[in-house]
Amino acid sequence: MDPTLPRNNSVTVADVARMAGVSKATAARVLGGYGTVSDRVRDAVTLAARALNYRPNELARSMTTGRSGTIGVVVGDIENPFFSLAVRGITDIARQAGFTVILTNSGENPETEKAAVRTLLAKRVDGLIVSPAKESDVDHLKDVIRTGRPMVLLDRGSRTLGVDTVVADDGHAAENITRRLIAGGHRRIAYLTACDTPDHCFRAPSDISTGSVRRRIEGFLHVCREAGLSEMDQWVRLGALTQDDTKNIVTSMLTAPQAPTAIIASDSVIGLDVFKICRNLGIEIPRDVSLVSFHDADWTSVTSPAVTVVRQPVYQLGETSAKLLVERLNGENGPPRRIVLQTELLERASVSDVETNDLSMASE
Amino acid sequence: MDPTLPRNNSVTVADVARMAGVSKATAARVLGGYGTVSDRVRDAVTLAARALNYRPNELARSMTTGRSGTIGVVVGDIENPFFSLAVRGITDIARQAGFTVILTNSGENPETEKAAVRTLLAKRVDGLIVSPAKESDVDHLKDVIRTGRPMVLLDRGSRTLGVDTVVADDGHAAENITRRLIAGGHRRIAYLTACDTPDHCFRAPSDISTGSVRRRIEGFLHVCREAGLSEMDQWVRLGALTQDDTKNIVTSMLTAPQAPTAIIASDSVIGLDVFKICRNLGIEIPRDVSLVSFHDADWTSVTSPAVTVVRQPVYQLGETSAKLLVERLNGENGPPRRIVLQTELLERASVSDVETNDLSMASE
DNA sequence: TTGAAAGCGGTACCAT
DNA sequence: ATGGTACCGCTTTCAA
Repeated sequence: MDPTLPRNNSVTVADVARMAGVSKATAARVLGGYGTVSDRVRDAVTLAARALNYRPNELARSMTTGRSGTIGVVVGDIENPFFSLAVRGITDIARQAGFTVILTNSGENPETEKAAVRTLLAKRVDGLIVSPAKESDVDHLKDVIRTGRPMVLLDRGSRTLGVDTVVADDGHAAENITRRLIAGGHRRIAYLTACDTPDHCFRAPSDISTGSVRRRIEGFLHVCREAGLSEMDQWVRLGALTQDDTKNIVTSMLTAPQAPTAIIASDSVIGLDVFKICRNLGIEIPRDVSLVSFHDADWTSVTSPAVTVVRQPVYQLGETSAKLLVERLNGENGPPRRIVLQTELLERASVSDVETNDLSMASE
Repeated sequence: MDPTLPRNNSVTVADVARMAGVSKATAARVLGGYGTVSDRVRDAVTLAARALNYRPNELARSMTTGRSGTIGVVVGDIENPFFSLAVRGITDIARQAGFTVILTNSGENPETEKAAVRTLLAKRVDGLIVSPAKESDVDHLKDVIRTGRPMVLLDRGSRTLGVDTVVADDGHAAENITRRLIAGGHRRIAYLTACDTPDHCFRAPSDISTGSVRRRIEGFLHVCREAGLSEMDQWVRLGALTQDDTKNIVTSMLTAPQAPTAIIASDSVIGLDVFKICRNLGIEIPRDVSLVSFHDADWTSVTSPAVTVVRQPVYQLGETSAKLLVERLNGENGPPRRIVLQTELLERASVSDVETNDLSMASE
């Protein structure tokens, strides 16, 4: 930032007041739409304001009222259709309720997220909607609570924080998928996510700090255990952050002697990458490997084969979180609420039953 | 909005000053990072600030400095991958330069856009990036200029406005596509866009108020004329706003006696819809109809057939507009610049040459 | 109904 | 280097 900006020469209440021949207070009353004013004075002021092309300074207003009329939103990645759709839901509701949205991108990076929250707080947003990158790293969110500003957690919860939360039933969704795959004879099922640990290895769900993904992995492993499959932890693959990462992981899995017969992609971006990689590798879906992806991205129905997906009510996720926040902003004072939106398994053509001549699974 | 919000009880410079045993001015100096302070005092103030958990009030700061450190962005539809990618480019650059982004959605509606701009101006954003819904309707943008705040137009220009503009070479792109199609024997080529006129009929490019689309249509018609094709205006179809609209338009075109042999979709959302509709209608791409879409959306390479697209440097479009704006914010003072980013025709498999037994075209 | 004046939480100028 | 103080543009008592 550079110090040179033509000093603010905008017309103020005082200017309007002077022109209308009334006091600043009176002008402010009609301009701000509060208090009581006579019709004659109102007209005079309105006229003067129009003549001067008066524009209220929302900043100054916020200073005295303590409300800025803005909602701060922190998402992981706007480019991801999941978030852009959710953001659409948020902004629609926000606008309806008279709020403006300040959008920031954390890039799924806790440090960036921390900075974003600080900025938002400094700008005195009235409330926040956050999709925390890591549940383990939420001290900055406690700061938010300390300021007394309402906050809603989107897609990723936090047990300890005690704030309104809107999530999808990721656990159930993962369980459904896994049951479906196991029923189809699959035994080597990979779960692929962008989440990561320092050593890129999965040991326990508690390592996974992104709430929604942790719940899915828990569901996945739970059903596996239920079905008597052991050591499925090895099939949880982390760090599919970029297209290259995904390519490396998927290629090494698929070319290994014990290749998975099914892959679950944790979001539609990864799902698409897997799809492309398989095609480039000459691996046919679902003949050679089955694919299920989270998020019913619009393209998933037009590929060949069409992709079996978990349909998440993403727009509603955004809508609901904004609604909860607006309620708080309007004085709602009850205990923290946790809203779980239903998902649905959309079976299309990317999953097939495993061939019975798969000898390595003869025991089944 | 409701009047009840716990009056702002945050700790201020004065509080910190009191605790550190210095004057408000001195405390402000270290907290604001300006002026000169002795190390001892700096430490004392810093300590007090930490102890009190002081958070600067950016609103108050903005009031006096006249700069808010925010950039206002108005796009047509964040849900559209085109815009979400562009916004990503904007926010990346903005953050780097120390600015926060306020994002608003116009829904391609001039009234909403007008309101958004007014709000942004009232919030005293330092500058704006706008993707005007209609070039014909830009009075509210003149207001922006009048305030002296820099503005950059994204993807859609305006001849009359005289502000920095970043667009893709839509005209050339359309010309390339059209030439390619005509060379392939196509004579009935439909151009499908969400833009609309009151009576949903296309008469002249000047009817089209979305700059990027108008330039494309001009390019399309220009090459058609050049090739001796007349009356191609009839093939410009407007109003593909929702999936239903698109379905109606495409279905009626494709089932008419004189069906188009090629369709150009004005964005990837429409392109995807066309793809789906054809499939549902049992119309095979490219055997029965060729398809070219604007915007190299990530899914376009995985469909069968893969879709031939115009690759637009969307992220760079966002980046560049943000860069131009930041330059202005830093005092750059030259004449308005118009940056045109190159596009590229990515030929994949959704276009085929027209069969020579197409009798209606025997003259060719 | 209207006006005067005291803030809101900073910044910045002018002394000291 | 530090302190005193007048703003920024608006809201909001409190009196008149």
